[in-house]
Amino acid sequence: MTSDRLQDSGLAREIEFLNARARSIGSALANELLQAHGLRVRSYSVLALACGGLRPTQRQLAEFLRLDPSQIVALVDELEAAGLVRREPDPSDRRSKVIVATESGESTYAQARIETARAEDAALAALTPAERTVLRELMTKIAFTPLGED
Amino acid sequence: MTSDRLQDSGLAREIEFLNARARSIGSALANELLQAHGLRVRSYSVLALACGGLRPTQRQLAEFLRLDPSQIVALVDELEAAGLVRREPDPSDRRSKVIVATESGESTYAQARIETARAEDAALAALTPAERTVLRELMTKIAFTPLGED
DNA sequence: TATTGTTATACTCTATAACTATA
DNA sequence: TATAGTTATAGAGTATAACAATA
Repeated sequence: MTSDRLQDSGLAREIEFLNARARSIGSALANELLQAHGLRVRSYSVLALACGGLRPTQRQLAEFLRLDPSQIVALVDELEAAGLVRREPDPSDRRSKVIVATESGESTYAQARIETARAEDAALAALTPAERTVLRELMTKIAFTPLGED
Repeated sequence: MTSDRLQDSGLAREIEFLNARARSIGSALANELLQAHGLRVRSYSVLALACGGLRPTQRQLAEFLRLDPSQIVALVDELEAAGLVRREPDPSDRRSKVIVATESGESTYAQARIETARAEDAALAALTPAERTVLRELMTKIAFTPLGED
């Protein structure tokens, strides 16, 4: 790579930069592999949480995915139009709607999951299995770090 | 957090998701702190590479930051209009332009660097110094993993 | 009063293609 | 023929505010 020498910059030691670059690589690949199933990274994430009986409300999806509630509306609309999820009334709060995967949604998710596993494997090719485990643990900690007002 | 139970989902174990969430937290904070200097994460990154005598071409910036060359044009335009960088002719190739920070740019970068260090410290609050070192090493590996055609 | 989902709007970021000047 | 920078355009992602129904 002709830009290799830029790794001598201070920027190359900033986590924020490394994270942005890793995510650019990872999401480009994941989006490419997911498009065979009519999904992108964000819609896949919503679908994944709608599967397995978790029954999240839209508000919980927004918080967990760090997306604005209005974005969840659009993503659920899209998945619902494709017949992959349903909005169900929340018995405990009539304001809320619970998002549930249809049979087709569960099946699509199962297939798409294979693609994201492939993408992850490619993105982490430079790491040993032990290193991958460590990375996952550290990333989990920072992904769920409360930031003062969070 | 009312969505905590969604950590039981398979999604919560996917690196791509953890990365997206960590980056959302990190870049929101970094953008907030950088705005006092008239910068955002992307313009800061270009400025950082223009500092310290690295003399990157626009093409090298594009490759290193994984941005399209046309995006570099806009970012350099913006930094140039603010008097923070200059385009200089590349003696070895008249097609290329070398991006160099002005004195004002070096000074702005030095101040902005303090903010990104604060943002990083907040984002990594849950990790020990040793864990931060490990994370940086692992992230460096995956951020510079060649992906087949890359 | 506060919260859930919704609509609307604007802005930032990303992706592509085509053009020019140089190599 | 290929590459560096540029322009243009469209689409995806992000951020904010306001509203109706419900708590």
